[in-house]
Amino acid sequence: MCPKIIDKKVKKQDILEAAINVFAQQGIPNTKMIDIAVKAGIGKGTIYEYFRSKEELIKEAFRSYIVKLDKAAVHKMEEADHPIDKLCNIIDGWMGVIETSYEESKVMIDFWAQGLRLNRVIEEFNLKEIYHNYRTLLSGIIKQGISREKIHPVDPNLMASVIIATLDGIVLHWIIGKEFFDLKDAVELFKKSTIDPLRKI
Amino acid sequence: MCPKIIDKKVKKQDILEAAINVFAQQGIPNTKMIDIAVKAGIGKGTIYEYFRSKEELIKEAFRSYIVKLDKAAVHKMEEADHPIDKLCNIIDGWMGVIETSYEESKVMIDFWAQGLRLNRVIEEFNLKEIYHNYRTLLSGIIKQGISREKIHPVDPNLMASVIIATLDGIVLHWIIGKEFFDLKDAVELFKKSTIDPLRKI
Amino acid sequence: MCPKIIDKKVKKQDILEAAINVFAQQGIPNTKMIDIAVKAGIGKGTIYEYFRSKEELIKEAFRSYIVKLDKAAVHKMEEADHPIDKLCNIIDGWMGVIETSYEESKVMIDFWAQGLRLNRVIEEFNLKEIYHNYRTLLSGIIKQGISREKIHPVDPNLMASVIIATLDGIVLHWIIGKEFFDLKDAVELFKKSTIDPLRKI
Amino acid sequence: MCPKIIDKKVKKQDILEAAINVFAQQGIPNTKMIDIAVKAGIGKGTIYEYFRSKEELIKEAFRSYIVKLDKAAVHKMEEADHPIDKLCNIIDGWMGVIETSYEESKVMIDFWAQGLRLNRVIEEFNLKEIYHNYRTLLSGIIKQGISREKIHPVDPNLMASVIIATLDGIVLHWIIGKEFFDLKDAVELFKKSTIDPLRKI
DNA sequence: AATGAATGAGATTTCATTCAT
DNA sequence: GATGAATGAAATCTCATTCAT
Repeated sequence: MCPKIIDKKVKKQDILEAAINVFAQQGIPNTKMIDIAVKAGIGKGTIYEYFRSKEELIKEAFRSYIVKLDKAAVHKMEEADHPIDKLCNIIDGWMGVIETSYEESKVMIDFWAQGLRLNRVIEEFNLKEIYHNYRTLLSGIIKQGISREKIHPVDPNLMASVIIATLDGIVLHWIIGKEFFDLKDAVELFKKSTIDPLRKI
Repeated sequence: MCPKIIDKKVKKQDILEAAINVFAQQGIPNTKMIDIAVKAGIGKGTIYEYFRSKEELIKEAFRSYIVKLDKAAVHKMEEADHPIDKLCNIIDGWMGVIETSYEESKVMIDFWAQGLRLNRVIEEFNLKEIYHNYRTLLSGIIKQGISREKIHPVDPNLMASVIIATLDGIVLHWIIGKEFFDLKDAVELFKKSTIDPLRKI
Repeated sequence: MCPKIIDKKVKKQDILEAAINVFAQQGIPNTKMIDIAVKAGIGKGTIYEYFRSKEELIKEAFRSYIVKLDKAAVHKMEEADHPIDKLCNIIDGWMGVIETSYEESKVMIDFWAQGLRLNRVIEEFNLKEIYHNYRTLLSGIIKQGISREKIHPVDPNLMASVIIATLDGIVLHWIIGKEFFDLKDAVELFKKSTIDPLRKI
Repeated sequence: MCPKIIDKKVKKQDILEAAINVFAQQGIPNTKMIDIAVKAGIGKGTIYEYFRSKEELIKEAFRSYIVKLDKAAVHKMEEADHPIDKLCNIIDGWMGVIETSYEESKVMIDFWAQGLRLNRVIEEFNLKEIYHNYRTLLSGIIKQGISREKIHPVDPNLMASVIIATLDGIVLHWIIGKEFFDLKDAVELFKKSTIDPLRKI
């Protein structure tokens, strides 16, 4: 139909993936536009045909990465019935993505650092919003589980916050030193200690 | 006796504190030497009387911050007897520092991002080492607790890792959005779900 | 075929010539990168597309200048048969370059001063080596002349050293004050007193 | 009588000698005021009690060095009767100073480079003038020798110029690489080829 | 008189961005 | 549409000089 448009989209995605890759490897502030161009196998100027600026590129890279995580999580979630299983599936979805792409996952820390300073100004790169959506997703499941008597009463918002925090904490420390503990073991320990006990029936 | 030496140390610490402050506010990569100088109320050249380079300053700021956290944690730890109480006291020590300095705590995320890229080369700014020391501290307490039958058998290293990860995760998300949950509540929830059940007697 | 490569080479040479020019006029240590850029009619950032650093530029300027002198000398030398004539031709070749570019020749003094401190570390800017090559060239001609009985026996190395030294001395003082003596007259006096008497047949 | 004044003079000379030393070792442009202070064993600020600025210090160091050379030369000159011997004595005087202080002699090259750019503006550091004085000294001796029929007729000014040029050339190349020839041998070769033949009776 | 901590003008260098080809 | 040469704003860092002690 419109091959040009498809081409453009593909190439844009290629650049984004190259960018995420280099961001993860070198850190966002250390990454020069030329590095991304080289990684993507294109000319330096070409990036600007697809992104207005480095900041724009960072924001889109972030979005692209989040979307990827989302897909994995949401996909898994659907398969479960009991809210606890839903939670576990979401967790497994997220962690699955992280586990299969250690190097790439490093970019999360840069996104956190970047996002912290951009919150106020920019909507497209809003850590708060994104994590609040996750929180809402989880607390919704928990809330429903409580009202359906499948989960022991807890503060759904707090529990959701702790789940997200713990997972990101585990990711952070696994990235800092993957040789010190096994990602899956840590997640299982967390699930056993914090998620499973919530189960009522 | 040697007023000059004391003066120099004090001024160096002043600069470090100004730096940490600005780093936390603006992010390390966005922070210019002149910003630190202005914050410290000195000329930009003066910084170089105390630190060889920006990188050196960052590393020392990191160290200085870690030492601060350490002091708070170790101080609290001593007061307890039962290993579970020791763990809780360490946790409370860390979280106490974080809670009383929200703005400053933001710098942690920059340190994580920075540290990730510097690990290989530099020893003074070694996230891996620092966290491994924490891990060893906690797992030592746990191990001892198990052998003294005060703690249920668990993998001490994994448990230590999860504790550290969870705390940092909570800190991370509290920094991203402190309005969404209460730091203390989250920590208490974590202690209740994960630490307390370890207690044997 | 490859117009870009040729362009780059030409532009690099342009920058080098601008640099030598400004170095000669102002002295190397007084020359700022911006001065060279202005002289070359480009932006200061552009220099760094062609040279990694100021030091690199200095070294290449030095080399470029030496090559120029070499060409002139070697060219002339070939034309002679008797070793004394060869020596005289080399001398005339060198002095010809110097004489036709008084202003530019000033750069030699800066190169001497620079080269003195860089010898130890760097090979590309090795005064010792360059002058030793000249010495070898001249002493070779003298040695051959002696063995072929065309030149009276002298220490070839010492004679070569004195020739080079005298020429550079004359250049030095002509640069310091060209109004005090005529370059050619001085060179002729030197040839008559020192070179000519070497001739056997 | 006035110990303070004497003290001041001595200390000033100490600083000058330290400066010449460091200038020779590192090159004038690479020498920081602090280097000189350290070498002289005094505080950085103290230099400014004796010299208005770095430039002033350079100029006085130059003068101090020249005076030293002068003394040695003039002293020797007096001892001779025949103008050729006078010339030789002056030459020996100069070269004697050079030979006994290889490291320090390097500073000459820096003085040449510096002097070249300062000629126009400043009188205290006037290479042209200084060397013209030398030229006048030598050409005066030669002129007198010619009129007294002790020296073959030559252009006194040109001969004086060539003598000075050759000596400085030999010094230059001996400094660049003292291992390649013997200073005295070179000077003797020069005297034999150029000075001695001037002798009439 | 002597000092060295403080300073900021000024130098080098980097790199996101532009734009002619 | 793609490119990379050119650019200059802006950053880091140096160091001669000042001045309070």
